[in-house]
Amino acid sequence: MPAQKITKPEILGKAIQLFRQQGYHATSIGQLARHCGIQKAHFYYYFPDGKQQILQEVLESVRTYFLERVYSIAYEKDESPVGKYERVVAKLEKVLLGGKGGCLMANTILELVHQPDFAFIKPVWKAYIEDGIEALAHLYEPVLGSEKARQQAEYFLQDIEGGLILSQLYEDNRFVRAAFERGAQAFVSPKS
Amino acid sequence: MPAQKITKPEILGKAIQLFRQQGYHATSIGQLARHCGIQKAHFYYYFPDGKQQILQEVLESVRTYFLERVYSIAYEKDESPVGKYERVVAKLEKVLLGGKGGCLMANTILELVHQPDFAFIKPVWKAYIEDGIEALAHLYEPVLGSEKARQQAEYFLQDIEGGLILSQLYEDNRFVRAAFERGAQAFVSPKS
DNA sequence: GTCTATAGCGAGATAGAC
DNA sequence: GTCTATCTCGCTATAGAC
Repeated sequence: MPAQKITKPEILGKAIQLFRQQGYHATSIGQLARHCGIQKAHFYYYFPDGKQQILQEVLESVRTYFLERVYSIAYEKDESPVGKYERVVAKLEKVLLGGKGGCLMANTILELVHQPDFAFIKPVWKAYIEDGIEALAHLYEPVLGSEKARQQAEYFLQDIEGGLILSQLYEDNRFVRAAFERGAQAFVSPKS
Repeated sequence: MPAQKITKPEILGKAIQLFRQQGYHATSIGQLARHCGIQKAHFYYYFPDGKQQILQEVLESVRTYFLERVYSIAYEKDESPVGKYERVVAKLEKVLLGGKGGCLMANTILELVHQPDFAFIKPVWKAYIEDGIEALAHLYEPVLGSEKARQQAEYFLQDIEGGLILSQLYEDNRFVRAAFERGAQAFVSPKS
């Protein structure tokens, strides 16, 4: 009933945009509030524990998004692994290369992973990576067997995250696309 | 003759440590000064243009270090490409996996590349990447030919940078080591 | 639920004595 | 070349009126 000006999911969406482009420390609560059209102080109504709580909820919502909207594709029935791979990759391309900022998870890992104040975020980062590895390994498993499939899945994510660094620096998506291509090759020419 | 308390190279060394672990925005000039044993205000004697100048000089010194101490190995005479590859990789392992913080260049790219105030840093980042690609391509060239060699070199750097993200998150160097291994494989089993 | 006002702190940066 | 003192600003966060 209460006619809220803006909902929490909407706030989280704006926060994702800003954190993804600018990083955590360079994004102030004031700037966040301006983009949401609310007062700075009103942020503490939605997030009583302050800025760190915003980050945590943002990252959790990103993890959930990938799980439900991207990696879930890998577990659908009645389609070949290769077909599902192509659809997962198409979705990844849209999400990671759309807009500026690449992968919020990777960005925040490199920015914050060695700062003790943010150790409580580690489980979220790890869960996000693990979700991706499991989904890709599930696709590779019929072709490579479970052990090789997991290795290939780890390598796939690593390749994409590295590609995002270069693609953002050079403003050229070919590095990430090359990783997608290498991921597809693993279906047709499994190594030894 | 003037007995300086600390030299500029020493300051840059301390700054590399802190920026590498904590990132740019999370590292304050006060903290930097404390680690150097000098007064905060005295930083403006060495770096009149402030914090951004510190970052610029730090990154330039890192680029020079890699060029002179790491990638120069690739151009030495009288050794096989594979032998030189192994020595380059050994050096990379020491530099990138020693201490905390991974690759300062990659960290700062993801933290700052979309912030207009830091656009002037882009040439330094690109030069650093280009140095690495050229050196590796030089090693792969005899085996792969110049076009494939450059592709493989780009992929090598991308793989390592991605591996650094995962290795730092999981505190497990195997992701980076796997990239080194894949880089070596390219000498023995060139793709098609 | 929404706003204003402001506390309290630490940041980057400057001036000037010695 | 080194240091102290200080300015100014923007940040996170809180209190409390409406």
